[in-house]
Amino acid sequence: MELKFKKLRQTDARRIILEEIKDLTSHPTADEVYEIVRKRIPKVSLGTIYRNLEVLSENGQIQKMEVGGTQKRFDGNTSNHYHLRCVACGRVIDLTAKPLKEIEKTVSKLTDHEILGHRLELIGICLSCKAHKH
Amino acid sequence: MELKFKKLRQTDARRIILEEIKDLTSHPTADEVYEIVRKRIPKVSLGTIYRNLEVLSENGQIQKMEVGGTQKRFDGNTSNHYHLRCVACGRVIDLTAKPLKEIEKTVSKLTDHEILGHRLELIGICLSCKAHKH
DNA sequence: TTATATGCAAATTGTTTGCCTAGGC
DNA sequence: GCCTAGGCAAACAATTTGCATATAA
Repeated sequence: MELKFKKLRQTDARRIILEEIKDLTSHPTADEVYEIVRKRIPKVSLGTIYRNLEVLSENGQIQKMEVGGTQKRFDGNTSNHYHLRCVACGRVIDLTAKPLKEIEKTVSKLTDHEILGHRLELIGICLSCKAHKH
Repeated sequence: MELKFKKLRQTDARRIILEEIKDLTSHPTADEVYEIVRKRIPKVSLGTIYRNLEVLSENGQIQKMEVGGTQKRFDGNTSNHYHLRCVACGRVIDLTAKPLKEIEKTVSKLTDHEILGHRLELIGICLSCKAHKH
């Protein structure tokens, strides 16, 4: 949507926030990122976390997830993929399936709205919760 | 998920909140519902709106939408359907397409997670924004 | 050297809760 | 009459912002 990318300064906080999110397969909330980054920069502030999450996602280096719940989540995996939300443990797990472009074409043809993308979230019970029989 | 439905008392506030949401094709936030209901019950409180939106969606009479953004949205249409989120005007528009059950079956087969449902949101530019050339 | 980034705290925003009274059944 | 529901205000939680200082370029 946004074609102009701001030239960002390379700061410790910014670099470490990005590194940590890229390392994670979970989809951390801002305060989870805060706790993790705090181990490396003890006096980092929560405001810095929020500002950088915003800026990094504007620049396409991470993805801001459009999910329900009270907190926003961030995803270091910027490639297109789908999510499974587990109703038992609440985790959000990446699904490697390729996005289905045909969905967009079909809807576009049927409705005449201009379709730019889509978001698919599966709801269910993840493997490990199935195993532990909650 | 929840099999037990509470027996709800029929009160003015509850009845009017439900009526108004059912009448709307938009997907109002709690404070939009508040403003609308206030026209008919001037001294209704925001707390009552929130409590009823919660209770009504638990009872399946409305749907709490799991969307991004800072505010929750509610939908009077409880049948399964998809949404188009317009990037130009921000509105969320119902799409009448039937949910694609095959997606769930396929993912379930491929990953072994237990799939209970899915949520599909299309992102694009709605007809009227296309027409008005923002 | 200068504009961007940070720390810190206060402000905002959206939502929930406690408590006491009103009213449906 | 009992127990759920409502009004109101205070509490909470997540996020944003203002401002003075620090720092990357």
